[in-house]
Amino acid sequence: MAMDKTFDAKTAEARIYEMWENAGAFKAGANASRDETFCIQLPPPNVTGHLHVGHAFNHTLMDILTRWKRMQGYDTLWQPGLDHAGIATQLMVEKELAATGQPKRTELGREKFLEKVWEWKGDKGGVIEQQARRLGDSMDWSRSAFTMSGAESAPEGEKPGNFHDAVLKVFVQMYNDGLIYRGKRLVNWDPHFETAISDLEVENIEVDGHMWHFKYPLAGGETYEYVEKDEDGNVTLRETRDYISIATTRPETMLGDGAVAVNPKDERYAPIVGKLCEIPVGPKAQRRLIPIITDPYPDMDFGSGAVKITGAHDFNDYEVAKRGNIPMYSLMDTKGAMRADGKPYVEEAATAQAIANGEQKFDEAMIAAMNMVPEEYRGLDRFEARKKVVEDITSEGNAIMHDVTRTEKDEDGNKVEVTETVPFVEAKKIMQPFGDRSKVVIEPALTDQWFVDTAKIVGPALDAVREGRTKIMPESGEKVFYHWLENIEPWCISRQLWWGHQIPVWYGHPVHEINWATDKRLRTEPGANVDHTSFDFVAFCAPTFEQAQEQALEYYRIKGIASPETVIEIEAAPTRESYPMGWAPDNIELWRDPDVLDTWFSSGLWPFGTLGWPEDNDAMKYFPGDVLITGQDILFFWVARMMMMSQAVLKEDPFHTVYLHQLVRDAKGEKMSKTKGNVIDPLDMINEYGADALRFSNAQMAALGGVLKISEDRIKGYRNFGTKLWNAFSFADHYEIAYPGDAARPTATQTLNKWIIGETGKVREEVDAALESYRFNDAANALYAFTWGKVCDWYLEFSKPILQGEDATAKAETEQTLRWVLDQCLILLHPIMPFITEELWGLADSRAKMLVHADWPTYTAAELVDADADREMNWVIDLIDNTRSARAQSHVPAGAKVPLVVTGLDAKGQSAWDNNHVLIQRLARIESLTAVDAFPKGCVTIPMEGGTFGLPLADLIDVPEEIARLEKTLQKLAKELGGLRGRLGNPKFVASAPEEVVAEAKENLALREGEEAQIKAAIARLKEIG
RNA sequence: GGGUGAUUAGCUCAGUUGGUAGAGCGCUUCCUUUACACGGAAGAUGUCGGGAGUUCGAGCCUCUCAUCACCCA
Repeated sequence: MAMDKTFDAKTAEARIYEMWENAGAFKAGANASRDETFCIQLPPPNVTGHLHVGHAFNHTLMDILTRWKRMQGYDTLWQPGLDHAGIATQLMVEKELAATGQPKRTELGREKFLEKVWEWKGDKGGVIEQQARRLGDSMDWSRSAFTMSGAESAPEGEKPGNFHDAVLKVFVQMYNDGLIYRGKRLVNWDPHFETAISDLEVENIEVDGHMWHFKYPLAGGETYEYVEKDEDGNVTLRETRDYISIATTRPETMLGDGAVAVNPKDERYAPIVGKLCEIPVGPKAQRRLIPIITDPYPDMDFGSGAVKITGAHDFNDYEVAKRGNIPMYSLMDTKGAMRADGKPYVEEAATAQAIANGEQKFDEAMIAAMNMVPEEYRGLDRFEARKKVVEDITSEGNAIMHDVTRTEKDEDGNKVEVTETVPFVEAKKIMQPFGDRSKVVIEPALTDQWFVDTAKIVGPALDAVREGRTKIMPESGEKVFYHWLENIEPWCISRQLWWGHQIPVWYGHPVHEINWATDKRLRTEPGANVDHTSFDFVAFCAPTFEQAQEQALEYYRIKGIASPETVIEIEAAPTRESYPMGWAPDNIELWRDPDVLDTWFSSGLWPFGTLGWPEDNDAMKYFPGDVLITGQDILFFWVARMMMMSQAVLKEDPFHTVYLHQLVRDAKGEKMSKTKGNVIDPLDMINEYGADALRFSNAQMAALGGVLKISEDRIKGYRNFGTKLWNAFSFADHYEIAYPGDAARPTATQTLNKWIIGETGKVREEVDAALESYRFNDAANALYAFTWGKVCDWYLEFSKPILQGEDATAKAETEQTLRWVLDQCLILLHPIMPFITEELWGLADSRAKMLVHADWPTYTAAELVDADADREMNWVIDLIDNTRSARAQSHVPAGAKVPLVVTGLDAKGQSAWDNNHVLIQRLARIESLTAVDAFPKGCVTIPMEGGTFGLPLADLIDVPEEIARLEKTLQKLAKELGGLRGRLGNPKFVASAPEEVVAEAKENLALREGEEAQIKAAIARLKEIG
């Protein structure tokens, strides 16, 4: 049966994939013939995700390695799975609810909403797993993991799994080890999602902003001499001021100022340090006075050199406020609007003033409860509040003014200059933090959150890289890794979301005093500001309520006298006032922390959570895994955290190699974005050119550390490569070469067969060496050059005369060799191009195994290369190349057969000719060879080692053109000769260069000199007739 | 401001301990010759960003400048 003209990727790929999957070809341990394991953990895509070019790229690399190792007989596992992706998924489901007119999340309530999310996951989640199959990914789908599997909210019938157990176990263990704590800290707050997010989820983007300059009047109308000096100490400005000038980009936060700070070295403000100044906003009667303090933070050269300190709304100010024990007033609610809760401003301001005056003690909780927003601003959005604050300050005359002159036309059309005094507002580029999901401006907010004390667990991860236990590729990644880990900040792991692992902590009222005799009901301290996020409650951390209950009974010291029934779980209250006060032994109420964990906390456990841990599980043999392949953008998000968590929990590194790649860009190197419209969908590429072409293109561009630019032209080129391979089989078909399959390597006697077998040995070594060092591009290029450049261009051409010839022995040997070589191409190409190779493999009469499980060869170049055959075939190729080149440049018609003459042919040359003249004559279109003493007139010269060949073209050649051709060659040669002679003439080179380099140069020189002589002689002859 | 990387053929990029530059695409010419026009044959194009240094020898190592990209403030 004749083969189709080309490989029909569209229908074949689906069929082949199904065949593999049905055969269980990708199952953990499939085809294993040795004990060593090889395991890759897929970076879990979001459950909401779709396959994009970045996935396609790194999946290709992972699949290449997995298929390669599987063929080598390793016990392989490529572990797939999905990430529940807290914010992204919650957002998507909320959008869906809105789009379909269903009740909102908050209307549904937590339980119902989570049902919806699971429902959505069941319907639409995991699309990407189907898409990954299109790429040919050989993951063990039967083991697909999900980071929320086993969660309390999971519905019946949801795939089994215990990731939730792993998460809770780790949380509890780390809590008990003191690695996780709760605290009030300034965190990045996302006003859209109303949750805290980690530093890494914040994108700082430069935007156009403004810098306002305001006067903070000194208390009691005090004045001072304000003096400015230039670099040489000359006075440039001297004036009496009754204010201090403050520059700010965020006027709305002035309401929460706790102090004004100046640099201790700043002489300009030395006279007023320690005095009080007035925040120039809010009701005139309750203007707050705040102290002027010193701190190293203010930069004397920036703005006025004085900085307002708003500890609850700026990260730098927060540090200053902590150092100076300055109160930090929170001004905004969870949506980023000015707070509307708390006491009337008059009362709050009075308390604040008492604090500023040092008359009133304060603590965190007290400050947190105070609302320093005057009534007129309460409830305003933060940006509206900014506008109003600026207007109010300006109208009161506390804005710094300056003169601006502009040109206008008067009534008569004459140009006149108009000078106006206007508020001094600088237009300025400012770095503004945005949520990477919500795209809204992030607000630093003082809230109670859970943190991982990263400083305590970072050590082993750093050591792993420092000591080489974990290798980061490319190496530059290591520097970045050190830099970040050495300066690591606490990791905020609580999120005010619903979709995620709920924090396994229950709170109860603390025992402040016990008086069993008089009061059965013990109360919390009167007036304490408490909420479920406060230290004023006592926390019980346990994986289940039952275990928390045990702890509670212990804590309240009533074990034995009260039964578990008296300790009950209630819902966490929305506000602190809603909690019942105190507790009684017969009614102890516990409520669970409503927050969930950062998604990355669970994905940090991916290397072992997927393998069934903490259950004792056979799959744990795949831990630690081998190599992690992922985008460099999640080095910190994920890679570093997996390393820290694996060490913290299991005291082992999760993998020995981290392969980082860059973002995949379009052909021009630009980021792909929907708005730019330059998004390449890998599925489109697969539909158009087949998965193999896309995969080959991916492998080919995977140079370590390289920029990844995906180009459709390239993919097309590799589709063509697939067709070329296809046609090599079609060639065998055409010559009716038997294809029994799985035949042993023939023992070759024919030079060309010996040669191609040797070349196969070389390429196998190249491919293995490349893959072992993750140089996928080298592996791909070596195979491309071998298959196309060696096998198709030369070997198949060389084989034609034998296949058509009469020598039955030679023919049989060549047929077997050809089949063997083509099979080797299939095996070696399979990890990169699995589909077309499996299809071609199936053309054989019989196969012991599918190609996906074929044995990877181990032969070496040393074993297979026959040096004589190698030399001879290369000589033949050279002669053909040179002859073709001479013909083309002499305009000999491509089809014409011409005679060839030779002079000075030595024994080696003679034998090479004799052995291969049929090939040479066929491929170079030579009629005959005649040995001559001297070339006839008008002969084109082809210099070769072991003899000078010539094409006697007589009148056909254009003498001046031929002379020009030869002189050009001579010029090139002269350049090379110059270099060689220069080097060899330099005594220092001969003395200091390695011997083999010198020997090589000498040999090269002799060769080139011979060529030069031949060409010079040829030019001389031509000149005779010219 | 700090860090990392890049700068090589018209384009996109390789180039592994320093030994005298390659691939794919594109381009030019020729060829529909019995595997393949998703093909074959031939060909052109580079002071390897600028400058300096180390070395017998530098695309590669060192310094410096320029431009660009990304990450972190």
